[in-house]
Amino acid sequence: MFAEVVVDVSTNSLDKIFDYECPKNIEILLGQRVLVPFGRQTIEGYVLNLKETTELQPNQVKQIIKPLDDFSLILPEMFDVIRELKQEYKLRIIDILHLIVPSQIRNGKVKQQVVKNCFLTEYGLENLDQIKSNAKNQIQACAYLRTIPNCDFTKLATKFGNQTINTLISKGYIAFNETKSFRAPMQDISPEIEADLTLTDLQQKAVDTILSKQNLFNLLFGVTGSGKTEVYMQVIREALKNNQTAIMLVPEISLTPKTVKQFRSRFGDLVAVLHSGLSDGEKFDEWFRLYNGTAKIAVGARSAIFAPLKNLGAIIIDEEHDGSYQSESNPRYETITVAKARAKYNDCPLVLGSATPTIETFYNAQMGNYNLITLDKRINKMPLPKMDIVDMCQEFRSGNTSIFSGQLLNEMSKAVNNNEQIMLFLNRRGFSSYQMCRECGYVAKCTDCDVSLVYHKEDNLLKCHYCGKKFKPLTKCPSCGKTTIKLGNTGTEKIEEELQNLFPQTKVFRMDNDTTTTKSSHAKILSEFEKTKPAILVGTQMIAKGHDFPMVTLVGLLDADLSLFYCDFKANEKTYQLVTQVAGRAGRAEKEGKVVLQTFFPKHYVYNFCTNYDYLRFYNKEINLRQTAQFPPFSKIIRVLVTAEEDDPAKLLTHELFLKFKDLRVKYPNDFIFLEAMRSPHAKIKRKYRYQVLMRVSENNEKLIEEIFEISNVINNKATVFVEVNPQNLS
DNA sequence: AGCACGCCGACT
DNA sequence: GTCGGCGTGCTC
Repeated sequence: MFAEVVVDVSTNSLDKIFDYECPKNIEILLGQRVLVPFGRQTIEGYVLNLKETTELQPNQVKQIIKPLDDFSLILPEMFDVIRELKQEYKLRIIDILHLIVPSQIRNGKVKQQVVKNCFLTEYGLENLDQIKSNAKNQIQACAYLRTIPNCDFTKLATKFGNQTINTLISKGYIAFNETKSFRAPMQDISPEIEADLTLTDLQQKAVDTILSKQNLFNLLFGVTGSGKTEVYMQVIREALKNNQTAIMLVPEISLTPKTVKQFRSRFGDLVAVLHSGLSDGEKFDEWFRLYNGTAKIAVGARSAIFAPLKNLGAIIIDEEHDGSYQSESNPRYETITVAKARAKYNDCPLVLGSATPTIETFYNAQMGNYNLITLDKRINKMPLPKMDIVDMCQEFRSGNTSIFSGQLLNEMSKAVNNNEQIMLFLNRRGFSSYQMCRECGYVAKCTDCDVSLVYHKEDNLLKCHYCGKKFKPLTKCPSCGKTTIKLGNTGTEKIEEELQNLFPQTKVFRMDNDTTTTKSSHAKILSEFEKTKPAILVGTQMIAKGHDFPMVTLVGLLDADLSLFYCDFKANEKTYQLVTQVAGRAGRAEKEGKVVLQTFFPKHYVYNFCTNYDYLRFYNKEINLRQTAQFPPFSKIIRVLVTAEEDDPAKLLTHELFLKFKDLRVKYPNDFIFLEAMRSPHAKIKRKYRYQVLMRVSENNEKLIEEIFEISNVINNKATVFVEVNPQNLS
């Protein structure tokens, strides 16, 4: 018997399959982790296939040393997933396996526990009366074992004493056999189980459509508060009834104790939660509960799509448009690709839910690739909060240079006086406050990265948000020598300060990357805020998602535009999603909510559509633009990034690659929409110089993409090349 | 990735 | 004469 093995070394040159002979005496399983001799070293590998013969000469084949676990780590359906991810993102097989196999197993952090299962021997049974009458513990232990024939050693030892049991073993009364097992997963007190809610007609229809599987892929398009979650739960309920399992994905940021509790109070211990906050042991326990079938529902963020569940009956991706479903660091992949592969393998429905689907998803629905299910009624029949657009240019002209418009201030005082809660939102770039010279326009930049430094008042330092390097604030301009240094944009920190001055009686909370260094501080701020009235919460993106604060009646978007002029074709889409999401925070209870949206471009169509909650018209406008300009989903964007310690080698290699791509354009004249080489927008990050070639190519020419990857696979000891299809950002 | 082989410069 | 620099090539 021979095994096809991938070795656990993450390099391009080793991304291939090696044949090994299986040892004669031990059975090797498909998908098992094995120890193999490799060159002059011994390393780990994974069995991807088993076969009777090999094409290699006998003297070229080495033998597997031993299996490293006594079970397979790769479920059969994962081989489909591996194929799909390799095809779609050209990932190395070993990198994909690292997604599938929990790191706790790979690093040996969680070991299998040896359980000694004790029982009375025949000798013991016959000679029980031989035990000395003063050895009470020994007698009791034997009596105990007679009633319960098999018992774990540690349990016996705690009951009757370590010594007692060991003596009985050495005397031959008791024997044990060893089995490997995993630590018993933490069994918290089961939550109180709540009954399923009664569905509205619309919800019921949604559930029925999903379960009918007329199309495996479904887009559940529903406004905030339309009861999508209940639809998910009842689809999962149906899967459980058929003795199937389910995966429920939520965005990283909304994977809060509250979400978890919601699922556990419906499905109890059948729910396993997978997220980064768990300890190694806990993470492994949850993984294994899913693996062995004790738990049947995996709730988690992106990585939970790899949950080791067999016989899937439903895969649900909530808030499908959320950026966290696309991994930003290596290996880069999109959750949906994995989800589709698993749904196909199991013939189970995949549900994508959102109030603001990505343009691509909605396009797929329009094209009939996904089933479109619309929930356009809110369960509580409350109107969506009213959004007011404030023209900040107007404010500026009339002499208000503060970040708060007159209208927002007015609404804020009203809310405070009514003892209500307010959320103020400033997105990422607005959070930056940089130091610049009034005289010559010099802006302080990081020496390692080509980005502006951000001023932090708390520790009076300039910090780089890319590499974390810290600098002393400027006192005079290094460029012109003048002392006309001022602070640029207003950040959350400064807003907090101003609010405190404006509303000295009101408690102000701030939430951003600086105040939430630990997981608990995050939750702490939120729970404090929840309890306080009146109160104002200022924050970045992270307050926009997931959290429901019924007492929030006013939401302010201090500078809605900041994501609009991001040099990215998805800017409009992202702005629309963000505004809708933020608005959804207002007025979740009986009181009607209000949203004040401050912008310098009040006439921009994005604001026009989102203040009316008119996704369809926004989509129509946007998809037309995309089609005209040949952007995704009508094309694929490919980015070839070249980085190097020095500027010249990167520049040179980029140019070299660019020329080759130009030749390729001659070969495929109809498939190139765009091709350009340039310095990366962030020309230097972490001491590395960055150049890139950007391409837009027609959507369905696999061969061309193949060739682009081929060309980019150069070995150069001065510079490294990295290719990405449909990158998330171009910085 | 490792690790060895291999071919050139400055040292006990 | 050798010790050691890192370029190149291979790993079932």
